[in-house]
Amino acid sequence: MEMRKGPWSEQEDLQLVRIVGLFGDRRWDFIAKVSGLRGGRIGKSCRLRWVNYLHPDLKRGRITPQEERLILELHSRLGNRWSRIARKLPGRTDNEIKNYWRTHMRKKAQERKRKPCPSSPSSSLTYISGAQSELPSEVVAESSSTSALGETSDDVVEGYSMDQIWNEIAMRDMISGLSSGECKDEVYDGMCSAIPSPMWEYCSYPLWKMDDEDFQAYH
DNA sequence: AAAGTATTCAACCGCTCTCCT
DNA sequence: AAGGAGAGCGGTTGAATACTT
Repeated sequence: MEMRKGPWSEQEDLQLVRIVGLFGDRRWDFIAKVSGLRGGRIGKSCRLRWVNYLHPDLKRGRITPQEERLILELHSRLGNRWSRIARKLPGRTDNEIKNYWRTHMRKKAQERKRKPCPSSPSSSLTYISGAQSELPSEVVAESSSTSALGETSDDVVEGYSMDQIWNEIAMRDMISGLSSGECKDEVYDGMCSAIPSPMWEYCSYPLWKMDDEDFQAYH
C-alpha cells in the first residue's frame, strides 16, 4: 500500500480525532490501520499530527516573552533536548520550540553578527564554557557539535560554532531580560534575586528545580 | 504589480529508546 | 539475555506565506 504523505486534510484530522477519542493516543500503528485514512497514513505520521496539531491541550498563538526566556534558559541547560524543554512549557510541542529556536535565535545571531557587541573582552563565552562544565559531557559535546543545529561550515564564525554563539546570545538576553525587572513568573522570581552574580553561578543546579528524571540523567 | 528573497512551520526521515515476549 | 515492534526524539526539508525591492 502506498504511504500517504503531505499536509493533512480537515477530513483526515476529524477522522484521527475521532479514532484517538475511541482508542486513546498510544497504539499508533493500530490507530493508523483502523482509521481508514485515505491512502494509508502510517502510525508515526498520525502520532505526529496528534501531538503537534490536534491535541486538545495545545496552546495556540505566539510564544510569549516568558516562554521565550524559559526556552532560552532551558536550552542553555539541556541543549537540543526539545522534548525535555517542551515538558516544561505546557501546551507547547517539541517541534514548535525547535522551530522557534531555529528561526528566532538564528535571526538574533545574524543581528549580533552585524553589530558586534564591543563589551567584555573576557567575552561571556568564558562563562558559557563554565556553564557547560556543569553539564554532562554528552550535553557539552552535543551543544558544541555543528550537526546539532544542522549548520554548515558557513555558520561557524571565527572559530566558534553557531551553537556556542547562540548560547551566548541566550545568556545575554536572559540577563538583560531578567535585570530589566520583567520577571514576573515564579520561575524567574528566584533567579532575579540572584542577578549580579556570575551567570554560571545562578545557572548551577541548585537554583533550578529539576525533575527527578532530569536529575538522574545528569548524575 | 511582479519578481525575488526571507521566514515560518508542518511534516518527513532515520535513529534510539523502551517495552514485551 | 535477545530480538522484535512500537513509540519517541532530534534533525532536516520544502511548501506556503510575508516581506522587500
